[in-house]
Amino acid sequence: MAGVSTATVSRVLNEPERVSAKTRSRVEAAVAHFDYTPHFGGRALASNRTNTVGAVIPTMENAIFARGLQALQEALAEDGVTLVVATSNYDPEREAQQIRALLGRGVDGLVLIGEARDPALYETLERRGVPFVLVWSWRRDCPWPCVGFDNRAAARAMAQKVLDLGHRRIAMIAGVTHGNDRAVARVDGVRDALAARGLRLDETNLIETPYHLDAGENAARQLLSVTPRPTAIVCGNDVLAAGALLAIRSMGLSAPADVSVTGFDDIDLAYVLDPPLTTVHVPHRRMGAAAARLLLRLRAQEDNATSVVFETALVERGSLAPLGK
Amino acid sequence: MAGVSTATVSRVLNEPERVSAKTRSRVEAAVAHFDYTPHFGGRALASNRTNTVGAVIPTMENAIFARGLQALQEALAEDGVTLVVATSNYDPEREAQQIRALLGRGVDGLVLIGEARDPALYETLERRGVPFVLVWSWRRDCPWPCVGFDNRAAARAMAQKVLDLGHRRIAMIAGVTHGNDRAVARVDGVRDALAARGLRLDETNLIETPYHLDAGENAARQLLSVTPRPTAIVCGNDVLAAGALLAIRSMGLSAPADVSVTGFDDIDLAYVLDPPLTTVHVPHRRMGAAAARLLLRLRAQEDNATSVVFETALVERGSLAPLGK
DNA sequence: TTGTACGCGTTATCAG
DNA sequence: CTGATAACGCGTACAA
Repeated sequence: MAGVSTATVSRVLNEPERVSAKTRSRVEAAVAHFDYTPHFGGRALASNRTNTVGAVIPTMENAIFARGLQALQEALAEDGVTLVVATSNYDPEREAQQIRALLGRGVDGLVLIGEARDPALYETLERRGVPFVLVWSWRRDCPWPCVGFDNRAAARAMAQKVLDLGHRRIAMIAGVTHGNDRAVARVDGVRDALAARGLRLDETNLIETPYHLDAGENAARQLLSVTPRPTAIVCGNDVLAAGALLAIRSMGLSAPADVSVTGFDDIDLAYVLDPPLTTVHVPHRRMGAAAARLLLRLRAQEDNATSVVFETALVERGSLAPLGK
Repeated sequence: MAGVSTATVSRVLNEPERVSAKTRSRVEAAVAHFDYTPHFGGRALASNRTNTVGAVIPTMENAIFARGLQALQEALAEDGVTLVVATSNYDPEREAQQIRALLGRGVDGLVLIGEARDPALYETLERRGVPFVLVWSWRRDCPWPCVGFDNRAAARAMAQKVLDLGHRRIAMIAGVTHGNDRAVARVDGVRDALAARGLRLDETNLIETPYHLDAGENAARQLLSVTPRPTAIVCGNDVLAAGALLAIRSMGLSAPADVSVTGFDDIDLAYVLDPPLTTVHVPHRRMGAAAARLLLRLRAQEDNATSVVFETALVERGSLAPLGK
């Protein structure tokens, strides 16, 4: 309708500077008039690129992933890349399925949470030449590009802080460790700190449970029902800690007077709780944005594409107090 | 490699029952061996379907959308449909862009939040024949298929409750109403209830602000700095209410003794606050699942595809108390 | 600067 | 039940 060939239309859409201003405006007018949108499938078929990257996260119901995704998506959008999100519900099997589904959709990049997964999956990714970035985890010598932080060190620092305040009967509510290297690292970090003082985390003072409010509440109730009860509960994330505070309140106890509580993540929730939560601040948004940049670099085969490690910070609020205060 | 034509491979993948067991297993073996995945673009081009539906939400950082999406995605996945999510950041202009982007990707269905948008957009959708469902809003006579609840009636009921408890100096912290029919309806509902008692919401006791914790905190501080100060603050959602509680605490006041606060949505946050939030319970997950079912029906051209309205419930907790208690 | 012509991987039609 | 073949809409050498 603009009196030009399809090739010219294609150029107007993809490399407008290579078309004369006159023809370009004619084409643009026609595009606007007919409300034309290029066909994604045709485009993908011809160019073998989709301008799409996929992300597989455990669940959107956890604020940390929601925030990270939001930042990831915003950063990708700046380069005209669309994000497709899938969820695994913390199930490694399901995660593998979702990764395959995204590959089938021709994503030209993947963002995955953590490092723990079947080696065969990594092989598939490399064989297909699909660039990917691991987020949320970081350790020295990780063989894949990752954007994260040292979960173990952060948890260790938190436990050390608790110990420094005089606590000795310390319990932990951890996330489910199966297939979740962050949850494992956080338990290990706490163990490190305790071991340095000759203490350990045994069956009675470590509970592993899904990252849900009521799960945290139940776990805390169980931990606090032994005698003598722990004086501090270290939690695998803020949601579990919020649950622990609920349990403490409902048992007629008080935090931090009777029991101190610590969290991990520093989501908004931590700040509005009463007492506000002492927790580990994690820069979720910045990680999401950094993951986007790294992935775009990998995709463009740039050689300055390298892993990024973020620092975490211990945020001291009211839920953790010296023993016997 | 299986010694068959591409047509047969296609059949094995899409209508396995139309292929003899023998050939089928040969093909399946080859598929497994080469870890073959059909090319999404080619498929979309040839079949003109993508088995993809798109959703445009304001932001993933609000737990209500995250929960709704999660449920939507799970329900769609049961029918082999993938969900692609885009965010508008509460900007109508950006929402329109995102909708066009999703149409360009050939989504064969759309889930949109609320009803307020440019009529031209609705025309585009109808012209293209892309089925869509509006979620989160519902009103009698809505011309489009929707899955939601009556925001206005729910807000009215909440305000009535506040009035019934003796409050007369009532303020409201609302979400930004521009392009957000839910925010508008909630303000209208509160106005309805006040008007029925001869009261009104004027400039000094209504603040419109983004749905963020600190925005709610600032708004509450402002509302509470007039004399005489309001005895109750009705909030447009739970996040704003949490912010209001922070302000109250930081001003040396106490809720609900000095000021009552109410929320809207009933996210987990509402339950862990101290005092726990009196709020409007909204079945976000069920709405998401219902939206998925309705959209799948529309897509299949089933004629029993009709709007769904959900009931909300007033959840009484500690943040709202009788005046002068 | 613009047009021609081919091929991308799949599905659908038709014939065998 | 299976194979040959023609679209599907676009990007991109190459030619003009």
